[in-house]
Amino acid sequence: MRIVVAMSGGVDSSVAAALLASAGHEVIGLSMQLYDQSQGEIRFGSCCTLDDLYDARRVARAIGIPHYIVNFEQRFEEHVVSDFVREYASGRTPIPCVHCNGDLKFSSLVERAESFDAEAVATGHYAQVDCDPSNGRFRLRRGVDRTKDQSYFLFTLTQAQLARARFPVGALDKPAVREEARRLGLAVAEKHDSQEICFVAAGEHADFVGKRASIDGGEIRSTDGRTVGRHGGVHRFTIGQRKGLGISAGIPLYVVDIDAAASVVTVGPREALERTALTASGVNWMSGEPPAAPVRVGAQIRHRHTEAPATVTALEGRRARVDFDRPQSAIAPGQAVVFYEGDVVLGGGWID
RNA sequence: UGGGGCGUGGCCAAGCGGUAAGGCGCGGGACUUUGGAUCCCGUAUUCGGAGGUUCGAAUCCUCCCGCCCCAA
Repeated sequence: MRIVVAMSGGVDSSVAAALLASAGHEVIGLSMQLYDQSQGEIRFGSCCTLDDLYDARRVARAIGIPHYIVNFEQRFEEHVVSDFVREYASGRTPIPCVHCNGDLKFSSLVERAESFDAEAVATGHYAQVDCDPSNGRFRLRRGVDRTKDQSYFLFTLTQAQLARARFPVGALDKPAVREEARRLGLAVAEKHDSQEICFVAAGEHADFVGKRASIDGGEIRSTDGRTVGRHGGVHRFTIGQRKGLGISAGIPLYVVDIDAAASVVTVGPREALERTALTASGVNWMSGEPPAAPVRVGAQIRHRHTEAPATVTALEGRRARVDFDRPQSAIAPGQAVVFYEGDVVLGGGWID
């Protein structure tokens, strides 16, 4: 089978490519160039940098597969970066990785795969896909290594995309992946795991957004309505944030609410972050259609959040309501809520 | 030179005779393909200064220094 592998230059996608190649598949490595790096002054984070592209190329050569770099600068800007800025400017907390996966890797990259006559697209995600024998539909499942599981970031995938998706490292745990990389002598075997947002340097989100959108400062109020300080723009905050408030109140204060229209940030004690329900929009049901009745699920409201028991009800217009059994802390609009039944992803959406 | 209040770590600040809370900030760590996300640890041998009372004082007394407010 001819398979296109999205190679980021990291260990996971490198091993994914190697595994497929050694399994006898005809593998083609593709790396996405996401931003113009001709001006070295622009400091980006830890993913898809020029060095990463070189790493991907070296790995491809090492395992003997062709490697191409596709220019997705414009698509990246349109689908990922602009959304990131727009979300922060409207007081929400974006999660760019989901857009990068859904709108680039499994959309644009699939188009390229077709031009290569490839039947499948593989990535280095820790997730699994299989076919539900009861109805013939494809299922997305958590990766075997629960500590590295990335199924949360893939909730937007459609049946058509799942049908072509391959996650070679999803059945392995991280140590096994590194071991495989060492065994193959890949130069990226000991490379650090990527972290933080790839296109913004650590701790510079606010500046990044501030340069692309004019956002006014405003008042910081306590939950009882008192004005307790001022802030430099709603894009500097996220629900549940404790640091950076600069307010001393005797007890730790967290951002409880963000009103972008009024430019008001409300802070309160930790307990004020608790919520038992949420609604989500742009919901994608992996099976292709929403469940007819409320479903008992494990709902995950952020990466690194332990799924919590809840009941999901599909609503009109690709929306859904989630009622948790117990209150959850810091449910942030803009983040994704993903529904699990066991290790199977039933669907997910964007928190309102 | 009438009256009143206050001076606690870089900042906000509790304590009001029993041997320095807490928060902010900062430093470090854990976690990590979202979040200036969260979490954990550390951060004043000392309370404006000098005496005194006391077994024992940041806490009581005296004086000094420095702020602030009201009234002239």
